[in-house]
Amino acid sequence: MRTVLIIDDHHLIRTGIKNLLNSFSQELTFLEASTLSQGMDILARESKIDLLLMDLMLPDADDFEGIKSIKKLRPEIALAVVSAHETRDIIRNVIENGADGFIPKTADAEVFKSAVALMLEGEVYLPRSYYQPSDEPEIETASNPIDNLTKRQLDVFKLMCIGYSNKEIGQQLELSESTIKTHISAILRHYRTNSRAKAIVQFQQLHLP
Amino acid sequence: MRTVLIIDDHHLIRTGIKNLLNSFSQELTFLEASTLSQGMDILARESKIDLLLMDLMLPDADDFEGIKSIKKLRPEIALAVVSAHETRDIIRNVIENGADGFIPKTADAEVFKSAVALMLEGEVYLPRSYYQPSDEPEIETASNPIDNLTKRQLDVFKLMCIGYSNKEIGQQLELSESTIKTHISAILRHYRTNSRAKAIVQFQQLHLP
DNA sequence: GAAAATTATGAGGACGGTTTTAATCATCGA
DNA sequence: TCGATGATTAAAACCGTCCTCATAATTTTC
Repeated sequence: MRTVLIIDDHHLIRTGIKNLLNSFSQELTFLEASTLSQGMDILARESKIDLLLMDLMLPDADDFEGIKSIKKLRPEIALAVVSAHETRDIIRNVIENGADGFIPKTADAEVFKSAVALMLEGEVYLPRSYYQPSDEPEIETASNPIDNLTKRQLDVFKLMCIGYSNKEIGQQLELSESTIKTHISAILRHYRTNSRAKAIVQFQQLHLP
Repeated sequence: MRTVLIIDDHHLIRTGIKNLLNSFSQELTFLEASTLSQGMDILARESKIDLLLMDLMLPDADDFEGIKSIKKLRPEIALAVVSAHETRDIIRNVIENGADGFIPKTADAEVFKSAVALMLEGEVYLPRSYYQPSDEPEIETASNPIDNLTKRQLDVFKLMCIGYSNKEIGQQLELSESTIKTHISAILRHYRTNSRAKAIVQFQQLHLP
């Protein structure tokens, strides 16, 4: 008997996953949480958990930080993110933060079952779209999301991405507006754009840590 | 025997809904579509459909326009939107565009079942949150999302929200940059802010039509 | 110790946002 | 049908913010 913990704030998703997996194996029991903190409580309390399926964008979570803190608490549990957002950057971040798999919510039943079966065996599952980038074969190599940004640039970037002006960012970080401009220029150059609006839109769905 | 058509691009949601409703009544059969156009095909073909449950933000749909066109084709079918976004403004828009109900994806099983039962009887269901605005009793009245924007303002707003500059919006819509500025000013005034970055961030998660 | 990161400034141009004014068009109620 | 009302388009003037670039001092990191 294996135990699966599902962390998702949507009741429908939780029951959807349960029913789907029940139809594939009677050997599963389920625990459910609708927030990260509920999930952490369960993880601290329940010793026997074999697989954790979690959403990104939980109401109380810092997404990638959530993955990190779970893996810190219980590194032995296989952790898969089940998410509606399946860009390569998000998937890469999910994995780099310690997850063992990524299942798109759009995955059909058979794929979903196989992926879960794999992960229960300690394997890793990533969707085809991660290995086969849609159109061009790797033009990027530099225009990545969070990585390659320095610590300070990330600080600035996060505040920019929640709509702060340069002045506001400067006040928040106790730096001069000039310094913020320097950082913003570096960030935009890094992402190969020259408008903060485009940068925000490009990376807003990542819900940065 | 009643027939329910489910339009949602997430397999998990579709099976979640089916299993949930099956546990409440054996008298239901289901049809499924993952896009609006698939759904429209089924609606044109199948005469006996009693209830339609649809997501907002379908890959090929203009959200509220989708509701309208369905109701135009088959006004007699009860239509409920099942969505993760449950602000009062969205719910109001859903209803004003012809839907008969709105079920939050976060609704728990009992609520979901009762809501569907109600709607199968020709009634209307709206979540409590629509009647009981969370905190303050109507401070707003003006800072709404999509509504109250004129058609043209919406055109401009959408392009702004995907990162376009004023110049680019003007080229896209074949209008002068001056005109775009006029519209942008009106939009920002409407949302009580004075920076496009803040407007983008505030409303990016709505996935506008 | 060299290389990279962080902080900062100033100049200059591009862009964004407000306000005012105004012409045209559609719609709706009286 | 007329007149009011609001939507749409546009321009100009004005100022603030954004963004780049060059430069440079200081600190961190390896």
